[in-house]
Amino acid sequence: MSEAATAMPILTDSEIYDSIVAAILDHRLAPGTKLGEEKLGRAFGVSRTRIRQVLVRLAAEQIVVITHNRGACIASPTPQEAHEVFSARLLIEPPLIKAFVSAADTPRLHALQHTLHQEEQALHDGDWRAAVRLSGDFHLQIAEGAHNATLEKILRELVSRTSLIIMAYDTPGKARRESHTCGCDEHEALFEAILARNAREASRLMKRHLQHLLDQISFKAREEQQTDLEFLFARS
Amino acid sequence: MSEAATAMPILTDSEIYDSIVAAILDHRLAPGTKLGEEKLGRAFGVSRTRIRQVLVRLAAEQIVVITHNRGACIASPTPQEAHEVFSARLLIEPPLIKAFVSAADTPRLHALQHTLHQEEQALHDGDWRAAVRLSGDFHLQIAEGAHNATLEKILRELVSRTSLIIMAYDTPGKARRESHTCGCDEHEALFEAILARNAREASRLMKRHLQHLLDQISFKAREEQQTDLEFLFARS
DNA sequence: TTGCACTGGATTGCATACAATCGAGTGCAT
DNA sequence: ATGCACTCGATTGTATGCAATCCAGTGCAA
Repeated sequence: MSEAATAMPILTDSEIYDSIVAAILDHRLAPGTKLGEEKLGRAFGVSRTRIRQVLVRLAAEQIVVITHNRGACIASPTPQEAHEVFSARLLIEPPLIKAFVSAADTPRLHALQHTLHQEEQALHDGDWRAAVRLSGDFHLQIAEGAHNATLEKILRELVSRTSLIIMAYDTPGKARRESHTCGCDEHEALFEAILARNAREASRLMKRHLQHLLDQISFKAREEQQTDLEFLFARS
Repeated sequence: MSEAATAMPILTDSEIYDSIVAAILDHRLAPGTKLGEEKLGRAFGVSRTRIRQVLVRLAAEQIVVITHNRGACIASPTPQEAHEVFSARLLIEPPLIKAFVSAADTPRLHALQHTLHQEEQALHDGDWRAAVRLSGDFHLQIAEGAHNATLEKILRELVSRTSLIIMAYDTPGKARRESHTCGCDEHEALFEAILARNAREASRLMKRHLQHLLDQISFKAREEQQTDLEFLFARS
């Protein structure tokens, strides 16, 4: 809360923006969280004016929702939105990985491999937050290597929103170890296909991977709450 | 300049945003145009504070560029960006029109047909601005009918940027009547395919249409200026 | 004429002040 | 006890003011 109020000389708007997005990618900032302007201002050591601009930008990217006279909250994607985000990713990422396969040079491949290893390591260490973040990085690095800044930016937004979706609808507790956090296997398979310069296979695997991610999300999380309410109604 | 300074009681941020975007879609606001805060504030009858928020949003959508201590200008897409925008549209719009073919109900088809007729009429009347705007509307209506708000928003941004690209790189003067403004024929063909519920054909035609749009853009516009400079250098 | 330092006006960056709005909590009436 | 009107603290919306920055135009020197 009073995270960085001291001894941080100057903080650019983008840095504030990045901090907030990073917190979301880390699953440290959950959907629905209130983002009070003054509170954030204190956290970053700047005034409301600048916070507000960052919030407006985040709202434009549908990462937060600003309600008139009621301020900003982290967006809570509806199941409908979740499906939209995934169908957008299904459209965009397979071609992106194809472009990556064609264009990626050796250092980029090494960087990707490094991320993959870090992800495995994080998972092995049980560092769940790092694993989630690195999993997103894996996808973003592929987008970076495709040399299309426009699509890359679009995917950035979609990945952030995916993070919110997972927070909102992940199957709670239970089989977390063998669920999406360990799409690591699939990331590994993707990397193999990339190394082999097999664009078609990489594209196919990407589709499957995203489909699996979507399948692992249970929209019952909210529905359960609804049924709970129904129970209450029935009893009263 | 002093457009609406009087007698406009209250103007919401979205309305200001919409006005500016509309001006771009109309080709009334060219790439590179300076957007002074106070000047805009006077035009809309509000203070810089609110203008600034709108500009931040437009910047997030890459429609304007904000340079530190130098304010906001309408973005001037580079040829690279232009290619990116078109490859993004080529990715997104064919599936979108397929979804439209599956999902569109009668009123929506009528609305689309109405837009098409208006476009033809505007072209016939020589109302060039209306024709350009309606041409964009045609694409956006298809996106609306595909029931994916996320992709629709993405396409909105891409269409705005396409408008800037055309302004920046359109083959000047000359064969304007038979160029993109009269992609009307192609829009008509698209509409036919939609009416026939022929999703595959519609998708194919959409790809061709976008490809034609891209082909009609001449990136020589800027290059000519450069060669002009080279001539000057050679002579001096 | 060309190059460079400087200055004044204009514009932006940012914080703050004030008005408007919300909603949790209180108290009263039923 | 329940419902309802009201008030007050907290938070947001918006305008304004001031400092920082830029840049066009001027003048001076080479």
